[in-house]
Amino acid sequence: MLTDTIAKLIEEMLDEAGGSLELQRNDMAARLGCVPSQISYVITSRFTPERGYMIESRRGGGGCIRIVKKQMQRDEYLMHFFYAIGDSIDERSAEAYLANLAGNGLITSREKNIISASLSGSALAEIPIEFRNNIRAQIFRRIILSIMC
Amino acid sequence: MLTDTIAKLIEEMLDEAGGSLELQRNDMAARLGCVPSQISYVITSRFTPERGYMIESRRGGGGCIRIVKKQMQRDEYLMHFFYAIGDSIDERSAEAYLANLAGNGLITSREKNIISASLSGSALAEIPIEFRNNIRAQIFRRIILSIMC
DNA sequence: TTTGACTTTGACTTTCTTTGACCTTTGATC
DNA sequence: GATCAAAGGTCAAAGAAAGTCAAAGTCAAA
Repeated sequence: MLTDTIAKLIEEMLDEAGGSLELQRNDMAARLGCVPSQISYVITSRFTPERGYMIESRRGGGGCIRIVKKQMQRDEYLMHFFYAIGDSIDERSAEAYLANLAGNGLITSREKNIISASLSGSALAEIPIEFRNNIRAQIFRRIILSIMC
Repeated sequence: MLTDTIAKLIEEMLDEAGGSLELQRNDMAARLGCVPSQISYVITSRFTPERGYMIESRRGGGGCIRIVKKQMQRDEYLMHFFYAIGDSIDERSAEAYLANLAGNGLITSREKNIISASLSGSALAEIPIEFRNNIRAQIFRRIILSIMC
């Protein structure tokens, strides 16, 4: 799939460049043989703040897209999650957050699996649908707190 | 029966692939001459977490279904817990089990804290009291399964 | 004979991807 | 400053999967 190819490429470039990177959309699209908006799509769908990336861009001649992989201090980072979770979160967002936490080494992949299990739709299946996201958020926030200590 | 045929096929493929497998639903349905939702049915009815499988999937272009089989020879001990938990458990018993798991080195103390947080009364406070122990059991069992990788 | 658990099917929904037409911003040049 | 070309941005339509759900079928047990 095109999207995956592009995403992988960008990640590699980011790693090589040490976490921060400027690319030209048209340029990249031409090299990969796709339409420029595909690059935009990949960036907005894969390099989101939720996954720990910051995006800036400049139009016009010599314009470019800047991608930065954020790293925060541990507790600051966890606090950020705590607030981001809020009092309701769906399973997909929770997974994205978890991937982020694991990617940044704040939890092990085993811990990720444990947390993922405890927030999964199937674990919470018996909770009426209209409360499920609230409970999930509640549990997730407790877990975040437990990691901070 | 169709379901059995499909299930058997998937198991074979899993074995060949060493326990982890990605398949395309439409593709498989076409090869077997059945409707795609039949594949879904087989997977949800036979490859459940209770039987030691984990399922993930992605829709859209290039989408697929990922099936992972957990080998549980290693830890019959965990199975014991799985059954002991049953479908209802109060916070104190859960804590006792956790202490036991940690004492036997099956989970780290950090993991114990995470799990404890997710099963705590305060995490589950919004769940009506009459369901709380059921949900707690449900979550706990999922977690146990997730550890058995 | 009825019931209930399990299967099979297909219509409809949701999610993700790909593409292209059109819009806005920016820097350079006159 | 006005104009223009060179970026990137936006959005909607079409396409490509997988998910959901309810109706209908099957079959064995009570």
